[in-house]
Amino acid sequence: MTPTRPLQQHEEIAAWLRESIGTGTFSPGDLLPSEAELCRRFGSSRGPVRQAMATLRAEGLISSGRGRRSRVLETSPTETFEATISATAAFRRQGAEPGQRTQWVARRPAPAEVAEALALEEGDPVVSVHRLRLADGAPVLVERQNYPLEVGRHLLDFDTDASSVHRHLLEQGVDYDNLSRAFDAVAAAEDDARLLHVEPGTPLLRLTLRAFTRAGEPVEFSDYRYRSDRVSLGVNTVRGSASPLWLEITR
Amino acid sequence: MTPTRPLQQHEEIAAWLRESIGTGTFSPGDLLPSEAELCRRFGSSRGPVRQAMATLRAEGLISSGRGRRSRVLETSPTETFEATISATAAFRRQGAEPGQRTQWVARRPAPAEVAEALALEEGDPVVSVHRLRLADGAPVLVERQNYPLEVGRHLLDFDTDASSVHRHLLEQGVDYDNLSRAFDAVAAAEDDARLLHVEPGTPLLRLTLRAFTRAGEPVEFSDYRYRSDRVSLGVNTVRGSASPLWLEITR
DNA sequence: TAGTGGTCTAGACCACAGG
DNA sequence: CTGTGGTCTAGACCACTAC
Repeated sequence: MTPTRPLQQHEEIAAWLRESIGTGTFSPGDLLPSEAELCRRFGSSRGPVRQAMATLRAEGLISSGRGRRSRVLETSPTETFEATISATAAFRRQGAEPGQRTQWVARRPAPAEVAEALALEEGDPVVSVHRLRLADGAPVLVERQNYPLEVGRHLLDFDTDASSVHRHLLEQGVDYDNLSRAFDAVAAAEDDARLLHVEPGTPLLRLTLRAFTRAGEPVEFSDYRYRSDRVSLGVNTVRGSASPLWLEITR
Repeated sequence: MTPTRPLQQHEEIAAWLRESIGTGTFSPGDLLPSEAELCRRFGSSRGPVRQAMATLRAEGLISSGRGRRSRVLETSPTETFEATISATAAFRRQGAEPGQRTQWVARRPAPAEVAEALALEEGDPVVSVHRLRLADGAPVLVERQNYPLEVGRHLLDFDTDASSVHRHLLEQGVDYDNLSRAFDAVAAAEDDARLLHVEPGTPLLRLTLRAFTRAGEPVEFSDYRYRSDRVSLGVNTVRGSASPLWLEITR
């Protein structure tokens, strides 16, 4: 897999804290060691220690503040950047066996909505993947992913039933840099209902994903529909660390 | 209102950058000034400049990386911590006039689910608020908020039709420190449908909010149901900055 | 190769929480 | 009051990008 680069000091400290929280050395409600003590323990200056704490704060794992020790919060463990893109990775982290049944993979002319999201002309070629995703054999979500040809061509001779699409694309050097996700609710259509084993009309949680390169070029536009009785999706926010959440009124 | 404390240097830099991005001095796709130049411009060392950049990265506004200048992303503007709790504040930021029609405010014995979420015994007293929220006069969401008595008592003689509940609670010194939000989809029940002017059974986006103090005590457990044709909710994520997103498989 | 952001050090002062 | 985390300085070296 990816050749593991030696961890930076702040990453090492963050990993140690995460690990200690995960294994219960520090439980929700507990106070963490002071920064000074972490400095001693890792033989570092305050910089890396503070960077590690900032990371955990942004992940929603701890809360800090002037004059008080940092405290471990009671939260669902958050995902890495990679795992938030890849259902495969997220399922694995949850201890569930990911599965998939590809409905189709196609190179096709972009429908209007897809073209707009990918900054293409309507009818320009895109690669689309339509899959049912399972966790431990149970249907969880329906994926509809769309890629510009330049990106999606890596998928045309790829076995989408065998392995993670996102991992494959990352390995091919596709530059996933930033994502925007929008949530809404839709009624299950006939085909989704059949795949997910629910009644047509059942409310599904929909997540619309847009992914971009560092240069701002679109690399993916996808639609995920979850059975919300099978999976929970959420966000943690801690006062003082920036929130990536947005709300927009549709007019 | 809140007496405005003079901004810290890194806050001032962040504010300037946000402002410059907002007004189009730097547009999506543009490169920001280098850190060195920002240091000169603000007469500061790299610390505050880097902290400001980290903030904007966490908000999903910019993307940075070794060897390259930071670039402005094309994203929806994210909310402050306060605005993410308060629909009133979020609507105002969107330029919409917030409105509300209180259905009822009550001190009542906690139902089982509420008791569990607030770490109380079933039947312990809680204060509940049930409101329809409007943006520019149009129904957008139905709120069901529940507070432990110690917190909710501030609401019993408060006009929930006139002003923001969250602002009032913050002014009363309630310690909102960290939040966990979960998304799912539900069918509109009779009463919600009537309030929101939709057909019963229409899929609604539900957001379940849990808020805690610094000490980890629950201060709020609420249920928000959105007409997802009237409002979009979402999250931005940038590679390299920690993600507060989580996914959990329900067994 | 020059310029950039990522990492780290070793100090300092301050605001605040808690005894 | 002591100890804590928040802020800031003034350096340094490195990895990477773009040229």
